Parts: sequence; C-alpha cells; structure tokens
Amino acid sequence: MHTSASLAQKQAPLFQSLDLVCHAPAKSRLEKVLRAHARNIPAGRPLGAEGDRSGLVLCVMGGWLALSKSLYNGERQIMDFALPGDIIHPSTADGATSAVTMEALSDAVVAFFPEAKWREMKVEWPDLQRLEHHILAAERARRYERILRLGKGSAAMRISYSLLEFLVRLTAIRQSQNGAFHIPLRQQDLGDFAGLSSVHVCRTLRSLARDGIITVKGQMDIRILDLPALSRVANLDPETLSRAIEPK
Amino acid sequence: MHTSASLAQKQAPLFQSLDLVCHAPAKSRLEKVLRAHARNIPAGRPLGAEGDRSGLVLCVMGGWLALSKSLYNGERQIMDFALPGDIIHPSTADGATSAVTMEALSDAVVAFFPEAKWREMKVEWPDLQRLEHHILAAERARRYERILRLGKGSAAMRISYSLLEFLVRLTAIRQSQNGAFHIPLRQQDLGDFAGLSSVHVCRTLRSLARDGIITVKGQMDIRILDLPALSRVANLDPETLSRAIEPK
DNA sequence: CCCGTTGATTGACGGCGATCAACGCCGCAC
DNA sequence: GTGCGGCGTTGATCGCCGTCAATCAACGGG
Repeated sequence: MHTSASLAQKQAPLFQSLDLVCHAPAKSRLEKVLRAHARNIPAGRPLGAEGDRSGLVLCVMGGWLALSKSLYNGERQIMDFALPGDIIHPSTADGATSAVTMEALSDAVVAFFPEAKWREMKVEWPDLQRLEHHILAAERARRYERILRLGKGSAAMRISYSLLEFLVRLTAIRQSQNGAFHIPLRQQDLGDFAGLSSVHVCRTLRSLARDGIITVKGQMDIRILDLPALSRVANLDPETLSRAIEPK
Repeated sequence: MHTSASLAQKQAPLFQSLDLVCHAPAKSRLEKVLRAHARNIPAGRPLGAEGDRSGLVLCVMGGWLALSKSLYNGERQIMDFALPGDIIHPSTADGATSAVTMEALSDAVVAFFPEAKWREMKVEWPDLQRLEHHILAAERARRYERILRLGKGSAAMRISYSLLEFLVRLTAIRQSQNGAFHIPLRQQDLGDFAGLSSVHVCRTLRSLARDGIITVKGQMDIRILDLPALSRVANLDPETLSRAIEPK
C-alpha cells in the first residue's frame, strides 16, 4: 500500500525542515524529543472531536490527517489536510477546547505535546519558533486560497485548485515526481474538502480527464498531464502558490 | 458618523486586552510603542494588495479593515474583517509577500511594525507573545467556522453566521449593546464575505427581517431581535462561539 | 464460488442562488 | 432646482450543482 507507515516515516519531513533553521547539535536534540513523543496512528483512527478538551500541539511526521468540522445535520467540511512536517494547533482562543475534529486518513506518525511543554520547547530552541512561524504562515496562505475558491469559484476551479495544492505540498516533501502523486482520499473526502458532493467530484474529475488535463487511477493516483491548463482552470499561478505555501 | 476615528480610537481595545496579560509598568511602555507607530487611515484607503512586498505586522487600534483576495476576473472574496484589537500577519510563508489585499472600511487607526521589530517586541514583552497567541487562535477558530459554512451552508446560514460573528466580536469590544450594532459594510461587502451576490444578500436579510429575527436600518445598523432563532439558522451556539473566538 | 460491502460512475430531475433588468431612493455637485 | 451616480429592492430567468437512484467494479469473508 502507498499509505503504509513505513513510507510515510521514511521521509520524516519535519526533520528535513529543521535542517533549514537549526544548527546540527540543536537539531539532534530536538529530533530526539520529537521522536520520543511520536506515536503510530492507524488509518481511520479519530484523534479527537471538535469541542473536546485538548490543549495539545501536534507535529505530523508521517501520513495524512484531516481536520474537519460538522454541521448539526452531520455534513462534514474538511478545513485542511495535515501532511508530514505540519504543526497543528487545534485549540480555540480559550486554549483548552479543540476547534476541529482530527482523523488519520492514512497510517500516520504524530508527536503530541501539551501546549505548556510546546512553549518551553520554543524557548529552548528559538529555531523551532521560527520554523513554526513559517509553517503557520503557509497554512494561513493556503487557507486564504481555499476560502477564495469556496466563496467565488466553480466546481472545476475548486477541484483544480485542490489538485494543485496537493502537487505543491507533496512535491515539497518528495512524495510527487513528474506531476504524479497519490492521495489517500475517497471522492467523498475530496468533496468535503472542496465543498462539493461526491457525485459532482466524480463528474468534475471525469471532465478534467476527458480534456486531457489529468488522469485518475484507483483510489487515488493522480497524474497531472497539462499543468498550464490546470492552472488556468484553478485561476492560479503554481509558482506563486509554491512561494506562498512553502515554509522554506 | 458611527465610523469616525474618534469613536474607534476611544476604545483602543488592544490596550484593553493588554490589561489581561500585562503588569502595569510593562503595559505602559508597550502602549507607548503602539501609539508611536499608530497612523490614522481614512475610510476607503487601500493598505496594500495581495502580492505586494510587505513583511509587516499590523495592530488594529480602531476601525474596520477588510482582508480580501480576488480572482483574475476581479471577483473579490473577503477573508476576514480586522477589528480593533486584532493583529494581522499579511505575509505568506516566504515572509515578504502579502497574501491579501487590505483596505480600510471605516476611518481606522493602525500600528505598523516590520516583522523583525515585532519579533523583538515579543521577546521584550513575553505577555505580548501570549496575547498574540490568543488572538491568532481566535482568528483561526472563526475562520474554521466560516469555511464550514462556505462549503456546506445555505445563504441564510452564511448571513446568520456572519451576523453572529459580528455580534460576538463587537460585544467583546463594547461596540454592541442589547444585540444592536453598526457594521460599515454595503450589501456587496457582506456578500463578498459570505460568498453571495449582493442581490441575494438583500433577499436573505429581508427574509430574516420578515421573520422577525433581525431589523436592518440604513447602511448598516443591525438589531438582533430573536437570538435563539438566528442561532438555529446559523447552526451555532453563540455561547460556544463566544468562548472559541474571544481572546480572553 | 457467492455474497455483502464500499465506492465510482452515469442519468434524470429539481432547487438554490447568480444574473439581468427595471425602478426607487438618497446624497451630492453644480 | 436638475442631473447623476451609488446603492437597495424586487421580479424574471437560467444554469450549476445537489439529490435520488440504478448499475458496475473491486475486494474480502464465509
């Protein structure tokens, strides 16, 4: 399986990112702390629901998590996918309640820290503070892009944008080559992300494939055949996106 | 005018918030720095467009700002409104480019800091760091609520939610009493925020008014007559929202 | 081997909200 | 005063996308 923990763990992109900001000795100690707090999470496991008491900070070291919220009628909207290297702050402004439901979409490796501990770590390793700043800025930037398309974009634009976001993020952590990548999602999940029904996700993907812009195989191997066309549909320059959401 | 700078400045809610985290001497020095960097911004003045080089941090001390992004065809989506007491990080992950267009919707008072200077300030005043953490958590929480409704909500739900968000935020800074408040927005702006056309904003507001849930006068004085009904339409418990987005 | 389950696919249909258009109101310049 | 531009309001029409339903493919368990 593409989604096995072994593949996900092999990358450990949070450590890659550390290279950019840390001197070797600090990095080594920080790595040790991260590893010590890491746990393996099997695909499908829920990691806490919105409204739960939490007060935790999560570092994703392998696999995909979905952060979502639901309406009273059960309809789910995925806020964001957390990929290897991401830092998640689930807490609301009260500092204790989780704003989102978290769930592992593939086998994942996640480090958990109480917020107080996390603050201490940032004091001890100022580079971690800087890294977090970049990661959160990236998160904000891509959330802005998504809000723009949720509010004003067509179905084709939302799906195309989602694919471009996956491309950029996965390329950065070396999980995409030549415009091809795997996403551990059903069409239902993609719809909950893009604000569409699963039926319409299917139609939209088919339509993009018919136009020779992408291919989709299985569940779900994407290949982008015509990046300029996809970018046109998504109303986005992929270079700009890359600069905006890469915490380099 | 409700939107005059004098009213906005009178509150200085960033200073109110400081009370919660600062001892008196630190607060007084920090206030001085904030005041020294404050500038008056007339309504309608743009403060930089998405893609601009920026590298700034903004503290809103009075008035309303809109943070927006646009598609190539010019359609605008408002990401968030920045109200007194808010801290804005416009930069993308590259640290230099602005992810959003900023514009003053009413006469406003804003303090500008280069990011480096802002980092120094957080080191000098750890309380500022803590305050910022709360403010950003609040921003994240309300953005999640909005994404949920942009993706899955009806027009009525989006408008109702927007009104509830205004109610909670304005109450916190004492700019709302008894469920009544002023918002310096045209229906067009509200539509750009909620992901609706101005025509449909009009219909939806009329419909809420016909049902006796709100009244709307002029441009734009809102009064919420039936908070439980509005909350039902918005699919939201206002108590929960208040806890989630109040950086107390 | 036969089902039961899960998810993708496609067609038919209907509704919500965008769009276009007309009109009224108001403030403002002159 | 008159003209004008911006905004809100309302009606008519249209199209995108949600919903319902049927079918199919893949997979796993007995």
